Amino acid sequence: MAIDHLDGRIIVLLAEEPRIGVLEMSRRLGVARGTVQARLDRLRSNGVIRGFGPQVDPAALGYPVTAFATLQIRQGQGADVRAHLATVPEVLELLTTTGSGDMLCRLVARSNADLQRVIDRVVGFDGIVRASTTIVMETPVPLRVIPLVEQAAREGR
Amino acid sequence: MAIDHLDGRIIVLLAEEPRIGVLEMSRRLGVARGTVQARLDRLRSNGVIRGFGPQVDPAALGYPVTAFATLQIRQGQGADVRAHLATVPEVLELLTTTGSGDMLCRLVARSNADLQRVIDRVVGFDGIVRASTTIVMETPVPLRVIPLVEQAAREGR
DNA sequence: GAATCCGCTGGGCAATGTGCTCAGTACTAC
DNA sequence: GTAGTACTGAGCACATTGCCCAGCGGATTC
Repeated sequence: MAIDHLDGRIIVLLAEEPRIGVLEMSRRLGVARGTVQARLDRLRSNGVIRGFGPQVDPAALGYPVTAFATLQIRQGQGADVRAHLATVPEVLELLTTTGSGDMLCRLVARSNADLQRVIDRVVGFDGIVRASTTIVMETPVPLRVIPLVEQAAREGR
Repeated sequence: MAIDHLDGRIIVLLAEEPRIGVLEMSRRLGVARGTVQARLDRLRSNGVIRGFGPQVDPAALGYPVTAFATLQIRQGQGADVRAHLATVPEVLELLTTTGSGDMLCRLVARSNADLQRVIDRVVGFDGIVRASTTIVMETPVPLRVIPLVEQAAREGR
């Protein structure tokens, strides 16, 4: 759970050149191949590295519109709402937040017009009392973890 | 930009077993190795697959608290605020949304108490007028794209 | 102080996958 | 009918992987 400096460099290197391979990493980092392998295994079993899945860009898939919907849930209907939203492909993420029965929901759509269809499908469910939506215009900082990893590595020295 | 059924299966397979390799994929999909390779190249150059970076879990890194901050920005200070927030490691994502000068900001922290420090650092900047924060409690649907890919593949047939 | 554990090194091995090339074969478009 | 495109199946040299081992230093324990 504590991150080493070497661990940090491994993660950063892996983020910059995902197809790099253990051998090449060991060369660049100046350590033995087995060391890198062992560190990687540890990071994976620790859960720090969850996986290496492909990062898919919804925009390139034809879903250029992103929005966030704040949902107000009727008491006791939480589980049903979750199950409902899990079946909607355009729901990319669902979070429950502080506040009485609130959820935050990340959506994508093919266009602003299409967003209406998606929202209708999302809120067309009994347990949802109210929904308010904000559309994302720009993404100045796309989802990232590298700076956080570097900080954790620095502190974990 | 249009996704094929085969493309979809490639992405799904890659998401389920990221370390799988082209040869094994071609065997499972029942197509030639060159085909898979060509499809992958196309998906990458199309931008559909952005990369294969490691998926790091902030919680396992020691940052188990996630929060969203809605920031109200003073007119014309947008660029400065972005630059400021980009320097904060705990800022995992920054989005500009509809509404006058609003930004949405995804944060992590070591604890609820630590969140206060992070927020202070985030809002301790001239261009930010107001900030309201909601803490994430649960994640019923973690960030996902597979259902979307499958839908796109179905429609793109 | 001695014994022990642990992580790192550096090496060696067989097996496998990769990048690349090529010729042949559908299928579509013009 | 001809060109262009996509897929197949095969071959090749090369690099990488997964796995093993012996040795070595540092920290911990008794």
